[in-house]
Amino acid sequence: MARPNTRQIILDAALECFLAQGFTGTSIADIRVRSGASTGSIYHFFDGKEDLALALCAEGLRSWAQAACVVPANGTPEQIVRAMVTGTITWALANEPLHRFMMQSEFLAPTAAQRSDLIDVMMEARLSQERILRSLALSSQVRPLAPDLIRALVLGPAEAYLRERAHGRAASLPEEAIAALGEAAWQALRLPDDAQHALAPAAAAAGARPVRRRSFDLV
Amino acid sequence: MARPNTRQIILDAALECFLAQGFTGTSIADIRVRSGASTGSIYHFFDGKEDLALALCAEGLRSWAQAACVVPANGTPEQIVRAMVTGTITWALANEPLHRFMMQSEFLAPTAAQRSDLIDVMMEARLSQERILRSLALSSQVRPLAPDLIRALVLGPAEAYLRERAHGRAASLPEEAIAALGEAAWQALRLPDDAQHALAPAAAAAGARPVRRRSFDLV
Amino acid sequence: MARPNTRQIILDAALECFLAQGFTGTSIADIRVRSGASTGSIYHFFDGKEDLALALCAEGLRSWAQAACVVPANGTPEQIVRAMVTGTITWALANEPLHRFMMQSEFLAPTAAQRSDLIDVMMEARLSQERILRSLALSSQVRPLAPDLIRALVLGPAEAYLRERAHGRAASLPEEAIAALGEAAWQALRLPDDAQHALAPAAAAAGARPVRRRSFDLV
Amino acid sequence: MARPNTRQIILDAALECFLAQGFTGTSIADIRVRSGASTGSIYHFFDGKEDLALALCAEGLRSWAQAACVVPANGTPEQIVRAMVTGTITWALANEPLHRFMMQSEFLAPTAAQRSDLIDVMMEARLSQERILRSLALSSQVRPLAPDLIRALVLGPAEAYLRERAHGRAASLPEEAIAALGEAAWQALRLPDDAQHALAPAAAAAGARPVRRRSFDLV
DNA sequence: GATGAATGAGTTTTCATTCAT
DNA sequence: AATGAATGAAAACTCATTCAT
Repeated sequence: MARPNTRQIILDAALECFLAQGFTGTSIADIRVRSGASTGSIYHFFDGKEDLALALCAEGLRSWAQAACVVPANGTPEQIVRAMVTGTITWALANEPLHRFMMQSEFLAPTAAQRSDLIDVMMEARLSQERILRSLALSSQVRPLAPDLIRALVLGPAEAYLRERAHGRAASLPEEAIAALGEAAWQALRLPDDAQHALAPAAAAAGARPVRRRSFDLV
Repeated sequence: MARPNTRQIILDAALECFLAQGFTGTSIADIRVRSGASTGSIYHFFDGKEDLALALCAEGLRSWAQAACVVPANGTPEQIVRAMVTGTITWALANEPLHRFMMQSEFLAPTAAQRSDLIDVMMEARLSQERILRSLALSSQVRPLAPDLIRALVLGPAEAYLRERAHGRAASLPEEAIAALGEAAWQALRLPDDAQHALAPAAAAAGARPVRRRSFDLV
Repeated sequence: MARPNTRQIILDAALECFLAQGFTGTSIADIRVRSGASTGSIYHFFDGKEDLALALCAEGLRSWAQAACVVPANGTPEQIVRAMVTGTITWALANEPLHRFMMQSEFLAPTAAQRSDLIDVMMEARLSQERILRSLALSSQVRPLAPDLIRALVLGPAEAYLRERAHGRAASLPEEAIAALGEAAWQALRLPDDAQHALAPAAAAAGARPVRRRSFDLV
Repeated sequence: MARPNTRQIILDAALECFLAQGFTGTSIADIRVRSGASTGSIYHFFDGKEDLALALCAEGLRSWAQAACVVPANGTPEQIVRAMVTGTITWALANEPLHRFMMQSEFLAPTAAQRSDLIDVMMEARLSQERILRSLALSSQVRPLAPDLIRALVLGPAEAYLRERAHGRAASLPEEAIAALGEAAWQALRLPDDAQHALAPAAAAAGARPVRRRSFDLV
C-alpha cells in the first residue's frame, strides 16, 4: 500500500525517460532510478524495455483514436475538416508527453509489427481516419485529390505546427492556430462553387486509387 | 592510397546503416564492415558514432539549405509559396536517404546543440527560411497570420506528404503532389481580392510578432 | 549465495593485481579472472577500475589512520615520537600490500580529490597526524621547528626505510629499525637540556605558522 | 630551422604530460598535441612511449648523480651528512619536474631493468651513494647502524620534506629546511663523545652486513 | 626530418535479462 | 510483489605502432 500502483509509476517514468533521452538512449537502469522501482519489479510487470514502449504506444494510440478521429456524423466537409484539425491539435496539447513520444517513435519501431494487439489498435485508428479522408475526397465541394494529398492538406499544417511547438519554436497560441489552420485547410480543400459539378467524377476516381502500404510503423 | 576518400566512404556507409537499422541499432562494427575501413580509421576521422551522425546532419542541412530555401528574388507571393513547396519536395526526393535520416534525427539529438559547426549551418538554414516566411507574412495578398502558422500552411502539407511517402503510404506521384500541394497552399494563404487592402496593416502587425526560440534542434 | 562477499573478493583480487602489474598494467579482465567474479559483478559493485582503486585507497587510509596515528594520550614528547615511528612501521609491515599500493598511488590519483568519501577519510587521518605534530612542535623539549620539518624528522626515516624495504633493498630487521629509528628521531628532535627554556617561545611561534595546503592527494 | 630542436621539444612535452597525467595516463597522442610534433616525428626520435620515459629517467639520474652525491673528499662525518642533505634538497628544487617524475617512476618501471644504459647510470649513482653511506657507518663518530638505517636517517627527512613539498604541503622555506634537516640528521647520527671508542667495532661489523638486492627499479 | 592516414588487437564499459531470496 | 546481486555477450573506444608520401 505504500506504493499504490507500481505498474503505472514505471510506465510514467519510462515515458519521461524516453522523452528525455530517446528509446535507445534509455536503459532499464534509467527507468529503475527514475521510477524508484527495482529491476525485478520492472521485469515483473513488463517483458522488457520494448514491451514498455509498446504499452505506451498502445495507450497513446487508443487515446488518440478516440479523440482525434472524431468528426460530426453527418457534418459538411467544412465541419469535418475543421473537426480533424481541432481534434488533432487539441488531443496533442492535452496529451503532450504521449504525443511527443509517438512522434519520436514514428521511425523507430520496425518491431512493433509483431505485436498483434498494437497492430489492432493501429489498424483501427488508421482505418477510421482513412474512412473520413475518403469521404472528404468524394465530396463534390472538395478538390478532386487523392486521399493522401487530402490528408496532407488537412493534417499537414496542424502536424507541422505541433512539431514546431514541440521544439519550442511556435509563437502562436493554440486557439489562434486551431482557428487559422482549420480555416486555411478548408480554403485549401474547397472547390470554388462554379467548378463543383464538373469535377466531381474525377474526385471519385482519384479517391478510389488504392493506397500502397509497405509496413506498419508506430503511429 | 588505394582508397581515395576514406572519410566520405565511411560517411556513406554510416548513412546506409543508420537508415537500415536506426542510429542505435547500428554498431561501429556494422559501419566498419560496410565501409571496409578499419575501426581505427573510423575513429581517426570521427570522434565516435554520434559525431558521425552529426557530420551527416551537417551535410544534410547544408544541402537542404541550398536547395530547399531558394525562391525567386522578386517573385509574387504565389510564386514564392509554390517555390517553397516545390523546393522542399524536390530536394527531399532527390536526396531521399539524407532526408529520411534527418527526419529520424529530429527528436534524437539533444547533443547536437553543442556542436558549433552544426549550429552555424542550422542557424543559417533556419534564418533564410524564416526571412522568406516573414516576407510572405507582410504581403497584402496574404492572410494576416503569424509566421509560424504561415510556415505550417506552406510547408506542413509537403512535409506530411513526404512523411507518408517515407513510410510507403503515399499514393500520389511527386509531380501531382507538387502541383496540388503548391496550388492548395496558395489557396490556403491568399487573401480574397476584396479583403486585401483592409487587412494589410494587421498582416504587418502579425508578421512582426517575434518567434520564441527555446532550443536549436536538428531540422 | 555460493560466494558470500563478492565485493570484498573483488577488492582483494584487484589489490593483488595492482601490486603485481601496476594500476594501468591491470585490466578488468585480470581482476575478473583472479576474483572469479563476472565482468558484470565488478561493474555492479564499482564504477570502474579507478573506482576500485579509490575504494582500496579509502580502505587503506582508514586502516592507517586507526593504527599509525595512535599515540599515548599524555605521553612525553619522546614517547610520542617513538610511538609514531613504531606505529608507522608496524602498520606498514602488518598491511604490506595495502601500504605498497598506497605508496604507488601517491602520485597517480589526481582524480581522488573528487571523491568526497575519500576526502573525508583523508582529512581525518591527516588532521589527527597534524594535531600530534603540532603538539610536539609546542613542547619545550623539542627544537623550535615548523610542523612540516618535525614531520620530516620523525616520519621521514621510517618512510625511507619502508620504501627501501618495499624495493627489497633494506637489510635491517624491523625490530632493529623501529628501535634505531625511534631513538634517532628523538635525538634529532630533542633540545639539549640547557637550551630548553630559552627557545621555547620561538618553538611556539614556529608551531603556529600555518601550513599551505594546495590539494588533497592520497596520503 | 623553424623548430630548432624537435627532439628536446618532444622530451619536454612528454615530461609535462607524465607529471600531469602519469606515465600510463599519458598517450602518444597527448604528447603529440602538447609538443606540436607529429606522430611520425615522435617515433622518428624515440622507440616508443617507454623509450621516452627511459630517456627522461637517464637524464634525471645523470643529473642527480652529479649533483646530489657530491661530498667533500676528506670531510668529517658531519660535513658529509650535511652535504648529502644539502645536495639532495638543492638538486630536487633546481630540477623539480625531473625530480617529481623520478618519484613517480619509482614503482612503475619493472621494464627499466632491460635497458642497459639506464642500468649503468643507476648502478653508478647508487654505488657512489652507498660508498658514502658505508664510509659514514664506519666512522667512530657515528652510531653503529646498518647502512640502510643510516641512509634512512640522513636522507629520509630530506625526502619526506621534498615529498610534502611536491604535494604543496610544505610550509618551510628550502633554506630553513636545509639547515634544520642537516643539523637534525647529524644529531640523529652522531655518537655522544663519551661513547665513541667503545662502539666503533660494532659499527664496522654492522656496516659490513650485505645489502639484499632484489631488483633494479628506477631511482 | 616530417607528416598523418591507417591499422586492429586489446581494453573498458554497457545493459538487457535472469534468478535466488 | 519486490529485491538486487549476478551474468556475459556485445558494444564503444583506445592507442601504440607502421608506413607510404
